[in-house]
Amino acid sequence: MSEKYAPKSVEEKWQERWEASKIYKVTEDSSRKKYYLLEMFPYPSGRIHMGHVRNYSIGDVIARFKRMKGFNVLHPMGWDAFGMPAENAAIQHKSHPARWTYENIDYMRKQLKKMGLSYDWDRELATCDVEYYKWEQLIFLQMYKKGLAYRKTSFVNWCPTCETVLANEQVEDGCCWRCDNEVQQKELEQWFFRITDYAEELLDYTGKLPGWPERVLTMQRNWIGRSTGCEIDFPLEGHLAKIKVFTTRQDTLFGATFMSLAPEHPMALELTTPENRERVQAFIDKVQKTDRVKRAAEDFEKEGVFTGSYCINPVTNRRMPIYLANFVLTDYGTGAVMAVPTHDQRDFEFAGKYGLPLQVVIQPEEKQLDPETMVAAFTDEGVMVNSGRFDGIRSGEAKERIADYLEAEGIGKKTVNYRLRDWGISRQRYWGNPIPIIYCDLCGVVPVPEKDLPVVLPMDVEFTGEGGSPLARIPEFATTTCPQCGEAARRETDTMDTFVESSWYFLRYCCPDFVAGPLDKARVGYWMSVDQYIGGIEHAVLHLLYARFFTKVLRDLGYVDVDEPFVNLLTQGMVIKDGAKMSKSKGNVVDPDALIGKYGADTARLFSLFAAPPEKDLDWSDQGVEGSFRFLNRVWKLVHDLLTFVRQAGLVAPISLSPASRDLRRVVHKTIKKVTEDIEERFHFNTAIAAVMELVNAIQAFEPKNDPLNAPVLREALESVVLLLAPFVPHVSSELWEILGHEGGVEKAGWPGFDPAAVVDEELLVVVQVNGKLRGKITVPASAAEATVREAAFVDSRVKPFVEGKEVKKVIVVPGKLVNIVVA
RNA sequence: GCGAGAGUGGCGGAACUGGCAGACGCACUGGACUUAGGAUCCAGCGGGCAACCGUGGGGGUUCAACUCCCCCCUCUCGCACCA
Repeated sequence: MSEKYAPKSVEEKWQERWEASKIYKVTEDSSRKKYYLLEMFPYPSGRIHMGHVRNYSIGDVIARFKRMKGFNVLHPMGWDAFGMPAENAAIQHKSHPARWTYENIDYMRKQLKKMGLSYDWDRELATCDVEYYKWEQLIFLQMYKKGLAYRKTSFVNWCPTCETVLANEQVEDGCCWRCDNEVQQKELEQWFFRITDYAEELLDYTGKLPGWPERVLTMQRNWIGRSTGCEIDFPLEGHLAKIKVFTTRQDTLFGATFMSLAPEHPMALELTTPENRERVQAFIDKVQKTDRVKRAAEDFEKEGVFTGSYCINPVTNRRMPIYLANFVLTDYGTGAVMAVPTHDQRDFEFAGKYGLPLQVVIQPEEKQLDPETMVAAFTDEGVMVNSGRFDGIRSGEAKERIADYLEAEGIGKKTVNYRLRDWGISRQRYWGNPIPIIYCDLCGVVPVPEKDLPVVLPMDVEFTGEGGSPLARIPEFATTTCPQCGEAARRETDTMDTFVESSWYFLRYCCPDFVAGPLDKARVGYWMSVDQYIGGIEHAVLHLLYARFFTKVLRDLGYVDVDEPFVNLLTQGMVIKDGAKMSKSKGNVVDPDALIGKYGADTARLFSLFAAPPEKDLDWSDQGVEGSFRFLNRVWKLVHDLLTFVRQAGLVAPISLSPASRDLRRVVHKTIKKVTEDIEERFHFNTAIAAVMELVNAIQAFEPKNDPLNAPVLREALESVVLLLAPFVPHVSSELWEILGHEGGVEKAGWPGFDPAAVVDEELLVVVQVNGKLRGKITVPASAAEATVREAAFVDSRVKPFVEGKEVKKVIVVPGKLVNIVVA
């Protein structure tokens, strides 16, 4: 290899070697400690971006470090390959989603290989591969059997022009993002996963994941949104039926003066009296035309309409008019709210607008509430009034007492309510996993028998962009026969949400070639859980919640033994340039191909690791990249320049070292210690790299370099630099390691350990303060007694003037650190 | 409004259990080498002439505070009419 650092040839050489020898391939080995390191797999959008470079560089450091430490490291990669962009690209380029996807995968795989990432490529999987998604269909059927997959009617965003359901993200200002027509709320029958069955456990375990960032846990807790309260039945006037409400404020029950229902409440029209019918219908239509985003806005005006019916407050017997109100959500609680205008701000505003009565039932201590003069609802704790037998007790306690009372009287019961909704997985899309269900006019919903799996996604489809589910337009797919009765039947033509695939891919990585079922329990048992998961914060709720849910479902189906998929989670920050997240629309993207072409993968990796700690946003700087490149050049040159001096060097014999080489050796071992700790305990790669830079500076400053007596120490120093850098910049490290005369690669060398004896200082720099201000620095032998240090402090020439002639009140000596002299 | 996190040189960032604030890198300045330097090497680099002052602001604890406590300000992210 030439003297000049030529990243391209070095990187190609090592990448070929790694590929040919498959050194990152792993198999289960119960005699070794496993480590499962996973980065979120990418969507094959075309090419990798800097976010990927950063994410995968971070992961690769940990994988390589753990491998050098002797762990059996599972480090897989694959493709989250189903999804809408492929379909849109197909429409645009008159191509096929499969072709587009697989071409992207081929290109991106090459890019990742160029990065020198240490994956076991034999475990690669693509979720659009029938060998993957067929198992997902089986899991779906097993969930269906257990009632965890079910069908129900719900409101969704519907674009009438494109004839398809849109996700909330695809609705912009109430209009379809593609055709710009107004989006409606439409009631549709869709498939759901019963994630709410696991709400309690999902919430409970957020307290048992100490390796997760607090903010992710908080976001999941908010999302699950557990609240405790009561369900209370309000009898209807003149009906036998009752209206059930959910409330967390049963202490305000005596103040409930009217009832608010969601406009979509199933009893809304039934309760409307003939003379109100027109107005009520108009109101419902109006609300349904309003999209969810607008309706949820805080400044959205509270409006309602009287149905003409009344219900009865079960504890006061007050006659309560029943309204429909636009702020009552149909899918939270029971879709009905007992309105207590005195103690709920929304109800207060609503009552004001429609002239509804106010009844105070909680009095604050410091003032007296009067319905006539109230300007806002009182929502804090206070003392109960106008509440019969509960008068005089604190409202907090009354919550309990009233709940007990309601249960005893059979009026209501204590319940727990969740904000979390069941996961709607139906998509009217082609490029996804077909839901394995058949609809028969005679037998109804019939699951595809397991023996008939997989339901293969047909390839001959036309992409017109017309909208509607493409699968529904393929008669050979959509029409079939009922597996039960043999009569003509229809296939489900919706596909699954792509988040389903990413909910279990990490399990399949453990046994990607398993043919007898979705998961090989023994192999999954060996590898799971994922020891370290790394990805962007944008999946804090979605993917990370779904994956947790799926793991628990698969546990209950008997496939896995773990409760949680990911022990430790690292959410890396964004890549920022010129003050904004890198994006095409901002025009501030840095192309990884160009970067690697110019500087090599090692520089790209080094910079993205050095510029910021992983969890923080990374500010891209072209000059910073230059700096990283410069550093690698320095290391390269240093090793080559010193090669002749160290080639013949033997092992270090610590006893016979000169003071200078003993000092260098101390720096070497301190650096090993620091780098190890920074990687292992904190993932602070930036400070680890900084420490190696300091070591390189120390080696450069070391003299004399050509003294044969110093050669062993110098050699140890160089080898340490190379090995410590190996997880960060594997190509150049491998090359230099070979140049230093080692066969078998850095992987075999193992992670260097430090000699505890070598890191002990012989002399210590002790800071001398007078009244807490820095006045001098003294160097003392490490073995010096406290009294000696104290004396040395007093006689220091820079300290003396501040102490002389003054009364010394106190002297604090922190061994090895400082002396603080307190004078009057 | 609720919750989480963050405010340190010109910039990215260090400072682990309170003990030299600014490691390391970038940028910048001066010098060396050079036909040349946008390469490389050497030196300098928070502010102030100085005493001193400096980690968003104000208090406090301590011999000693970026670090601990109280109050406030700003920013980022998430949730938010959730009954």
